Amino acid sequence: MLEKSHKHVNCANCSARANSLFAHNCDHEVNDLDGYKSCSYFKKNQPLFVEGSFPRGVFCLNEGKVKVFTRGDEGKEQIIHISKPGEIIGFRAMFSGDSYKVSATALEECNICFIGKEDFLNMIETNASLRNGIMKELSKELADRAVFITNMAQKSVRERLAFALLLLDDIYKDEMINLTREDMANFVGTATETLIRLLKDFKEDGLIEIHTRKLEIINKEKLIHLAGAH
Amino acid sequence: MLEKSHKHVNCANCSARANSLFAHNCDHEVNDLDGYKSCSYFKKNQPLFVEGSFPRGVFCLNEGKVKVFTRGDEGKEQIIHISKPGEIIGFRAMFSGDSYKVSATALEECNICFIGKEDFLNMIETNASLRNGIMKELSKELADRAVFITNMAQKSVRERLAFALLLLDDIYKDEMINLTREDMANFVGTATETLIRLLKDFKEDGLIEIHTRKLEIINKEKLIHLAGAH
DNA sequence: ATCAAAATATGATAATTGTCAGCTTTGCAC
DNA sequence: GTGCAAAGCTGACAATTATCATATTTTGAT
Repeated sequence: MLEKSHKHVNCANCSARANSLFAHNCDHEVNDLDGYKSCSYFKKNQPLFVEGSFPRGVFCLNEGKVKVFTRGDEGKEQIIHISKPGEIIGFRAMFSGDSYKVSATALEECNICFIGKEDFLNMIETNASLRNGIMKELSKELADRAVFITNMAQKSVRERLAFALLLLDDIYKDEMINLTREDMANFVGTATETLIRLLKDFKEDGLIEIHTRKLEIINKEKLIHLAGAH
Repeated sequence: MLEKSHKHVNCANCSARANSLFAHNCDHEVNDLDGYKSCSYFKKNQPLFVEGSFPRGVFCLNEGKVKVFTRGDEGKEQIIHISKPGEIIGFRAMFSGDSYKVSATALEECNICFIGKEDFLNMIETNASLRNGIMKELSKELADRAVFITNMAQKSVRERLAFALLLLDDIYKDEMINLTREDMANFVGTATETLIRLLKDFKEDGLIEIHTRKLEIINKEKLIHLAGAH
């Protein structure tokens, strides 16, 4: 159980910062950052921001997981990305000058820091290495999304599920994958019923173990093979 | 028929520059740009760059159309984007420090300028407004790709084709849409046969007119309706 | 501990779409 | 203009996946 108070997490000792874009800032920059930001606790299913609203700053995930998604014409969610600690969420909208084109919601209890738009843009303007890190990140995500599109267009649901499980394994690291079947279906891009049936198949084939909601990956090699060419 | 010589197109009088990221550069910047770049003629199907190779600079499309695509596990192309005059192609790979994750190929005869990596990165570093334009563009494309992913995951092929035709109508403006059926299928994310059948349906429903390879949009309103919720 | 709501699971069925095979048309080189 | 390869088209069929209906299990609040 996370601390529910809005206790200030110190950037200097923040464990999530190590693998974040702020990893290589020098001491006084980290101190500045610490002054700019505020910390909050988000409960499960609490939105960080919603598609269509206007951004006031960026979110820095300290603990927990966040889903980033759009809604299709019928309102069905399509999960585009799942953020883990260290990630900055919502910085694309900082540059576009436009409203959010995606929504972000806490998948579990989270500690999240917030940096106001002014402060963030000021940092970007003055700190070239941070800026380059951001540009690199934007480029990397663009490439990831090209792969995502290709998978959606060319792979079967079965292959996409295998691929998604590998991604999730990486996101959940030592923990077990822990998502509702609906969220998982909205990540894979299929109907919840189809997802459930395929998970059963995967279990029968010895690829995964199902512990009610939590999934354990048993045979990663086979999953890799299944996710690729058939 | 385009000029096949490598005649230098002057940035100052470049008609494509008006709706490009270089639109708001001042005179001496445009002159500098002009010094940096070289111009080439690309014939139909000639690649600008190929997935996996390392970038040496960016391409600035002066005339013609270029497809940007990845290949799935079976080698099938997935077209991610179609560039029109004024667009800068391949600048994401400038920042990632990594190899190209997509390929780009001329869809028709093109005039394309090339700016070396050093010069381009130098411009970005020193020209804040150009840099902000680039960051805005990166963000916009990221948002576009989220929509693309959602369409792939949630829309039927029929809806996706309607959506694609509207996009293509915008890209081809006053000209007629002019793509091979295979390229169009690889853009929509379907089999060529399925695409051909659907085009026939659309024609019978009075949505489009087919002039062998060229497509004419007859009823845009209906297409918009078809592309959205059913 | 109990109950209701949400999440998960299963079955039956239909629609969409991909695949394969073969045929026709188009466009380009000679 | 002829011929040939590439592109476009059609038909038959199979497989995948969505949808709807309903049952079961889990979860969380009281």
